[in-house]
Amino acid sequence: MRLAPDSATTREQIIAAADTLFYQHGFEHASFTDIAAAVGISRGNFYYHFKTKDDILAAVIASRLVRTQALLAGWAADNDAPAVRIRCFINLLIANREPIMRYGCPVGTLCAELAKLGHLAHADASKLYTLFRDWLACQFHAAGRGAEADTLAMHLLMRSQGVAALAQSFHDEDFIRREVAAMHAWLDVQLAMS
Amino acid sequence: MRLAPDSATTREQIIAAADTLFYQHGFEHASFTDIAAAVGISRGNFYYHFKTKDDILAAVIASRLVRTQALLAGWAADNDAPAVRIRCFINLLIANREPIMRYGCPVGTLCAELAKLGHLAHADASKLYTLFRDWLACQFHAAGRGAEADTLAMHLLMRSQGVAALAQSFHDEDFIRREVAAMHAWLDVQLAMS
DNA sequence: GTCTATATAACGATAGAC
DNA sequence: GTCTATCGTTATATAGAC
Repeated sequence: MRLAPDSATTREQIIAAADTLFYQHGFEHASFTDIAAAVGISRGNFYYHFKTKDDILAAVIASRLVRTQALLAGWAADNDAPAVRIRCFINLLIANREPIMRYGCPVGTLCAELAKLGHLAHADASKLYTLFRDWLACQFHAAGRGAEADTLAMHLLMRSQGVAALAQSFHDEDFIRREVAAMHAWLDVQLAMS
Repeated sequence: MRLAPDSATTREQIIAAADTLFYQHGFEHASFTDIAAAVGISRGNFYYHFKTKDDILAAVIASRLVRTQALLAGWAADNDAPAVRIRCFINLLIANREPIMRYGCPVGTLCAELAKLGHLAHADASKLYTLFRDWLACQFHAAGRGAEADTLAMHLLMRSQGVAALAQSFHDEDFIRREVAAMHAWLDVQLAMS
């Protein structure tokens, strides 16, 4: 397989299109026809790259895991202070407010759907949660809250999920900004305890 | 249509079965075959009671709206103090922890799925959220927090959604109990402000 | 690697006998 | 009001030409 310098491979294009459609319309509702049409290839060609729908799902989750790790590593590389790094996570709700109000949290909605389907890939999708959880706990630990690091990480993750869920149904940007401000204020209190 | 005293009508049985299956497996994944099998009738008979799948969905949402209103009215009838009423809502996460850890919040997961499908019934499903929101705001108002009643109601609703989302993926009952305790502590602070 | 054509199964929905 | 039988569509998945 050759790598074109300025264009993604067909396989990469399929993963990118499937990622978007799984997010916007859900895993089960997004069909091969939709994905093939988005890429601009035929359904037949599709099966040359992925044998089953579960194979595409696995590739999409793997891709998201890599991108999430890069996102978290970037935040850590750009900011030395744990407090600032944690605020990067909180502000993600503001930066992604438009897609969140339309489609919810990419991690939360995928995990919820796969859990209901009883899909085996739910375990892998949950690792997306774990990446954020462990990264946040690591920052709380560095901020001097080692004893409650995981509890604080889960609390922050919980609030981000709750905000995304209600923002999707109520389509309320002011609500997002209000809760983000409350999360920053909560963080102020927690960091003052160390 | 006659009403049997000790048994539900076929229509009511269909709504009950569809309600359960929509919750456990999702609206799209739950098929007519599944619902008919759960009730113990043929698919053909099914269409005598509901012409389309959207009709069943509308009936399920209407049924949930009625039951939710009854639940909230019961909490208000059994407890005079707004603080105690609000704690009934918080404790719902404990009472329903088993299905929540398996299938998530019935309101949140349905709204999220219908929003992704671009389904018109999403507006009706969101009314389930609004019932809790308005009822909670009413209690905060009675507790002397009229100015921020809706903001406090949305905050509590947000936390319940976040807890349900993470509880579903991590299957962690201790996490639920910890966050419920934190919600009660938060309520203590809020009510002390009035 | 990409295409067209097709197999097979499940879905939502209908018609008509009883 | 319930059943069997069936239609039309869409879905995943395969076979084989180019």
